[in-house]
Amino acid sequence: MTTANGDHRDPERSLKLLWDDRARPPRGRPPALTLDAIVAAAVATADELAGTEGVEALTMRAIATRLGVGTMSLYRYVPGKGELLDLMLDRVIADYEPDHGDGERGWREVLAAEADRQWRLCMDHPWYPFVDQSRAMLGPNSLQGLDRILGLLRRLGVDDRSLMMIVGVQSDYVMGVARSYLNERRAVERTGLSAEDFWAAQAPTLEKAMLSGRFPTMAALDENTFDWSYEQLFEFGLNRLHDGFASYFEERTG
Amino acid sequence: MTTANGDHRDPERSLKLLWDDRARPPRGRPPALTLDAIVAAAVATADELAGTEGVEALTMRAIATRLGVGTMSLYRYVPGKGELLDLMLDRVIADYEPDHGDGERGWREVLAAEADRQWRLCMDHPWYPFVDQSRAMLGPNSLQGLDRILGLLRRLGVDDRSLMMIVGVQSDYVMGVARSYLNERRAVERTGLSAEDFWAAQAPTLEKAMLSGRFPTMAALDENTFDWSYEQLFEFGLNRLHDGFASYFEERTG
DNA sequence: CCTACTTCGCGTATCACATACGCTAATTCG
DNA sequence: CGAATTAGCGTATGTGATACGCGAAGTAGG
Repeated sequence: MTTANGDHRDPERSLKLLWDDRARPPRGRPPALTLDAIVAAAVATADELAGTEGVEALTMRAIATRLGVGTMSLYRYVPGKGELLDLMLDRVIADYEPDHGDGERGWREVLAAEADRQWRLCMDHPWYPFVDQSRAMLGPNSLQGLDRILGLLRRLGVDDRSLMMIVGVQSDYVMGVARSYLNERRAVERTGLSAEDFWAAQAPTLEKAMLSGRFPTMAALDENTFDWSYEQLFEFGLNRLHDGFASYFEERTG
Repeated sequence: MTTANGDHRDPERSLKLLWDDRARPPRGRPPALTLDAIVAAAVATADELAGTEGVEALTMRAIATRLGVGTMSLYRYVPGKGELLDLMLDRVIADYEPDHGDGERGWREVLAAEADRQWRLCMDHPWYPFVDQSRAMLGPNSLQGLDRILGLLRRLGVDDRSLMMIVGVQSDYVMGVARSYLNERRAVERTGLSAEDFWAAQAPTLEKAMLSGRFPTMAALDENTFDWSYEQLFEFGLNRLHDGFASYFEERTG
């Protein structure tokens, strides 16, 4: 059925691969690969390709080639590309345990560490925030991380539901900015034009637009209105968000 | 070169299509279609398919079929799928002018109206937040919206750069939550399992995990920890963010 | 009205992918 | 060693995007 880009993932099968300890049967030809090796190769391949081409550049063939095996051999270990993506998600999280220190830190540091962890994850694995995570968050590694953060935040005395929403909100924020950034970076690679070059190339079109009088505010903006990096944007927004959490906590705990 | 999923978009050509008023040459066979009709058909098709299948279900063939023409006819009007996606982005924005009222509203209402606009856009066009917008924000319609918001916020007396970052942060936040939500909705459609069904199906695996002692906090969470909808999450996070903006404005303007 | 010219519609071909099927190879057990 | 079992993977199928080029449908001029 072709199933395309890894959509149509079967949660059941993914789960089984994620949690089950697979023992190899005593009979028959021994496997030349392991699931872990395949996942590792997939991650490595995606890391290389996604920065320039996007996730859709990750093909089963590319993974197989990297491993020196035939494409179809992969299907002995993984039901399909979608499940492989699920495995990649959980795998990659394991490498980024946040530095929550000795447990003495305040909520702000805990959340900042978590945000930083996710941000670095996205930067190092530029395909990560583009993969559907809707039902992939159940691997042992992701559960571990969630468990830790909630444990640390719970001391605040705020209800669990609020805490969970806070973690969710922050996560979606981080991924949102990361995606914008990565899209931008990718566009630079692809077109060979830096952001500056790009705007310069648009200059004629934009000049005309500005002179048209249809965009009075845009035409009057400060010189430095666009002088920021995505890292700065990320930090800025994260601080605002945390300030907002602070107000919320104050209200709730006095 | 196959170029796949609409990546590799050529900014030059997209721009030209976005801004240029195309006049039809006096000679030769008259076109049976218009660019606008194609974009409209593409949007309609995507709207139908993306809720269930995702953006990648939008194929040139599907668009052509809807229009009753051959697939290759589309390429007389559009250089490629990528450029068509750019056109779709700008097109769809035009329908969602935010209700900024009479210009008497405060910044909070202005930003909330903008967030609401983006949110509805994503809900109505479930492919929207999944399309790379890195360099597509230059259509006349998007420029218009940005111009308006900045115009309204500018009265705060905060520097333009901060305003731009605030708009950017909020936008990435909205898109981040929208994506999570849409991924979740899609997973429900695809698997036929509601979120509840899904977790129920995981119950055995999760039980075991919880009993393992590796996830002490998760095991002790309140019953209602997950009792929220994405709409609620969206509002919640937006309010926190705005509270954070408020602190920032206070600091800056006294 | 006919002809040369221009632009359009789109069939056909090519190439990339995911993946089903089934054959052959490699091992272990008896 | 032969039967049983499992792995590796070539080949075929179906779907996408899109290059190429031909024949059709109009127009300007005579």
